[in-house]
Amino acid sequence: MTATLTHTEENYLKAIYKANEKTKEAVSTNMIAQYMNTSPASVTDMMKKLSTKGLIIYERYKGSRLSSEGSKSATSVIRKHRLWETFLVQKLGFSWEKVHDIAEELEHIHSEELINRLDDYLGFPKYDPHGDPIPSADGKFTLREQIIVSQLNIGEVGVLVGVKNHETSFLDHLNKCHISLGTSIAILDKSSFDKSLQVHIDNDHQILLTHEVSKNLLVRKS
Amino acid sequence: MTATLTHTEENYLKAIYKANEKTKEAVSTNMIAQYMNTSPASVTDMMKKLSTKGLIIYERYKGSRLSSEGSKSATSVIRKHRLWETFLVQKLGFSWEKVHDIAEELEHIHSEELINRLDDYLGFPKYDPHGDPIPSADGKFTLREQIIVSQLNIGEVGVLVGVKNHETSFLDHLNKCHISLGTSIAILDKSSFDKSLQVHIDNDHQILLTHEVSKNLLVRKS
DNA sequence: ATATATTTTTAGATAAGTCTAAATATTTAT
DNA sequence: ATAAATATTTAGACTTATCTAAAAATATAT
Repeated sequence: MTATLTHTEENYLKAIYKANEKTKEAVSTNMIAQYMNTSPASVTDMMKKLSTKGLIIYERYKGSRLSSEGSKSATSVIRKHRLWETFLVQKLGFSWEKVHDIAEELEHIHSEELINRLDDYLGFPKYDPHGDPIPSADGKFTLREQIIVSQLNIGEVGVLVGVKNHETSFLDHLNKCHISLGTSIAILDKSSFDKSLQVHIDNDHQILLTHEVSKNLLVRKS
Repeated sequence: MTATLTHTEENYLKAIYKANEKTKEAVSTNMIAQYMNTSPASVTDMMKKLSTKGLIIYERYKGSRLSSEGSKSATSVIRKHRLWETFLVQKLGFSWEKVHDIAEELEHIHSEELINRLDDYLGFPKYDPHGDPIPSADGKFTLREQIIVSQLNIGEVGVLVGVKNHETSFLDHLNKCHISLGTSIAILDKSSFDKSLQVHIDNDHQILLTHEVSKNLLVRKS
């Protein structure tokens, strides 16, 4: 058991894992196709294969969900991705908007000893450079109290603990606004018209956050 | 140009590079098949492909050699392999006999920025944990005076600077003999019958090195 | 120099992952 | 409840990298 999977198989499992995080239900073929940026027909082919291997539970026209073994594999890939991202930022000095694509490759290096030694080397971090929780060697996530910044009321203050979008363009935008993990965000005003937020950043400067931006910002109330 | 190559293409280029290091001539299809542990027929197919891409010069029945672009790619893969091995040993505490297979995977991660930052992080090492020279970012190797230990005369002393075999079983054997990079080896006697060497290790203990072992030990005369 | 052995290439198949177009199932709307 | 819209699967084809078996070229030995 725990046979070696191809990069593609691992990517499909990861996609199902992430899609299921949102919907909490069996994931549709179309949704997986979107995540994988491929055609629904290709997804169907792969679902049959992963199903035969016992990694997912798949029913024609009903969607797919991870088996416990598939879930273990997906979690392992996510662990590798997040530990490598942490390494790239903390040790090699990359900035957070440049590490995603490199980690997409590194997450498929198979050695468990490697990733466990890396974990140790980094001091067993609980969160990666985007604030996502890093599963431990036994697959456990460390969760925390967090809300989307727009859920704060006027007058309340939050500290940025994570971002829901990892695209370079989004993170570059945050860099321009001097927003990074640990930044404090105080709500000055909320527009009910366009859902934008007028905020005070680090008690230093005022800016407007569009809904497109704010919906991707996770904060801890402070 | 400098299009992204598949793992397999990179491995073929590396095989041709290494085979050519020995023969200095065009490399035969059979020899590449041995290096790649595959069939000559598969090699022929790949030679046509690499030739079309301008990475090798291939003539039917005459063998293959790297073009300057192919040589650049091969050197880049070797650089990655050796830097990752250095990282695994120096930073993650792996011992030298366990790093080869992991580095075989890591060498195919494509980011040049990654490998250059890693190089910097490691302090621009000139040699890897097996004593092989690490090409710099511009492809230059740092060579050094070295001979095979059996070329020393009785009474002479050498310091181990490299090994020509990276197999776990060979390196494990050296570990048992307490031989590692930097170990001093003094020649006490040489058998002309089986080419074995009686040696003194680190002025500490005497052992017999079979030809099978000694032909893989590179030393600097001291 | 000619037969034999060796090396290399060609021919035809297979498996993984992908595609488009067509067929089928399910959902939604009236 | 039936038609229309949407989602999913099937069918058939393509690419990459591999294989075995057979054919062709080259090298070797007497």
